Amino acid sequence: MENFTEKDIDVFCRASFFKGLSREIISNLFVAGKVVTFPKNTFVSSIGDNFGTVLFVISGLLRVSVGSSSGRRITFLLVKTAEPYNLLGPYLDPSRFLEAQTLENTRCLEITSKNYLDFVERHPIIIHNILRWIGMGLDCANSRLLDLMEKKVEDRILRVLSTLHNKFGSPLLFTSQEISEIAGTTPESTLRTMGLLRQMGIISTQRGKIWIHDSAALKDTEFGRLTI
Amino acid sequence: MENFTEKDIDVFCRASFFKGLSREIISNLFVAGKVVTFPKNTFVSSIGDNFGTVLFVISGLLRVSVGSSSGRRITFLLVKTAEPYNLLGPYLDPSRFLEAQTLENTRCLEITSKNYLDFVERHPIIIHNILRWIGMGLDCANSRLLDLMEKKVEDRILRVLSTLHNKFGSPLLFTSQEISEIAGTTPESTLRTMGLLRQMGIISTQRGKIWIHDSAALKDTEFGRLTI
DNA sequence: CGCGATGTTGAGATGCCTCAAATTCTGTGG
DNA sequence: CCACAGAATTTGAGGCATCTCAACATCGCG
Repeated sequence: MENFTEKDIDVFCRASFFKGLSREIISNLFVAGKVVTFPKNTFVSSIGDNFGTVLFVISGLLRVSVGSSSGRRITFLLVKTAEPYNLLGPYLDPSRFLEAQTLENTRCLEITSKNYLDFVERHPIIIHNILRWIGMGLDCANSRLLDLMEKKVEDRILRVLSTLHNKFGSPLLFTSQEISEIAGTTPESTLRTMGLLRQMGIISTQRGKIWIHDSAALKDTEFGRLTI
Repeated sequence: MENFTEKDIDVFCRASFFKGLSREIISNLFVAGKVVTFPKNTFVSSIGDNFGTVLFVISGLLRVSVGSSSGRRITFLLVKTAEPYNLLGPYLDPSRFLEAQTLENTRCLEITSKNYLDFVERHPIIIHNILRWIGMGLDCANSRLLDLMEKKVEDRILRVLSTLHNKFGSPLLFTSQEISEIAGTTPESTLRTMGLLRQMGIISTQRGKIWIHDSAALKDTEFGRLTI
């Protein structure tokens, strides 16, 4: 069985999700769960497997998506260090339709449904963090709806690049495939747009890598914040 | 100042949102708030007004939407009797971008941010209801993203009609304008599709009214549940 | 009765997907 | 170290779904 270090706790303490929580509470969270490592490209949960466990990524990256009947995949969420996955799972009918896959080797803190419910009961302060997080997720989903309904592909790709830049810095380690699954378009359209941006000197690219030079040029014009 | 009746409480007791809560708790909720009536077409909250109040619709109907710069409007949510609006508002940075408007004369139970937070603290059991509701909202938003990304307009309109039928029965009292603002399309496309459905005998229409005869024909094929 | 909102239908414009072919990169195994 | 397979990128051309615009019919309300 793997173990966690004080350093892992430090990282969580500084993270946005855990804002306002004491170090003691966060330690207790680690105690309530166990650390698991998934190799790259593992499916952490699949559709219909009644996944009720809550995960916190310690290192690595998790992609939450859904594969549709037409063979297309849509990415809802990218979960990075110190971010939670399936926060609401233990409270919901577990027949949800998302799947989660690791994009790198990923260490997670895994907490069973029961332990999670107990933990929340014993530390109700964390409810504020949960509700804040979910609220942001909801706003993000609504923003994406707005974008899909009324923005053109180029604008959406711009937004996605800007958002990913905020979250992951530069360079971005994503292929056009992955960008397009977030923006809701095809790899071809993504590459065409990125070609233009390259000509304008706003970004430069290499296979699987995107450097953003002029992040201001990607800035969103409309209200509504994406999180991804 | 308006008042509530035992009958109002009864209605809430039977509603989906309040499942598992005792009559006493629901009574307390009424005591913590006050009853307000808004005339038809009133803006209950507008963009940028830092609306932190929580509402429960007692009778009438609320439309939660956002108007974009291009003059188009997109409907996120329809709130009917015994459903909540702005459940997360008191927990979030209040600069959200939604607006809520009454579609009929609407009586609401209005609870200030402070009273709401107190109430949740004193009756933590309601947290389960809140999380369940928000979770469904999140799943619904994700389903709509999926639909927008890969379904054609006709399918989306079908889905919207089916969903509205589940929620409001028949006939539906909506114009093509309102349907299109939910489905993410134009009134023209909506009317063309409804014209086809009419020819097939699945629905019949009158100005502002839609009767659904064959609800099975509208049934969704894919996973993922809409709520609206 | 007339005005504004809604419904109806058509034709044209267009953004984007789809398909296809060629090129470049990366990692793997001989 | 090289050859090769597979994946990612690049670019072009064609087609299609849907929006847009426009004209007209209809309904309901004051």
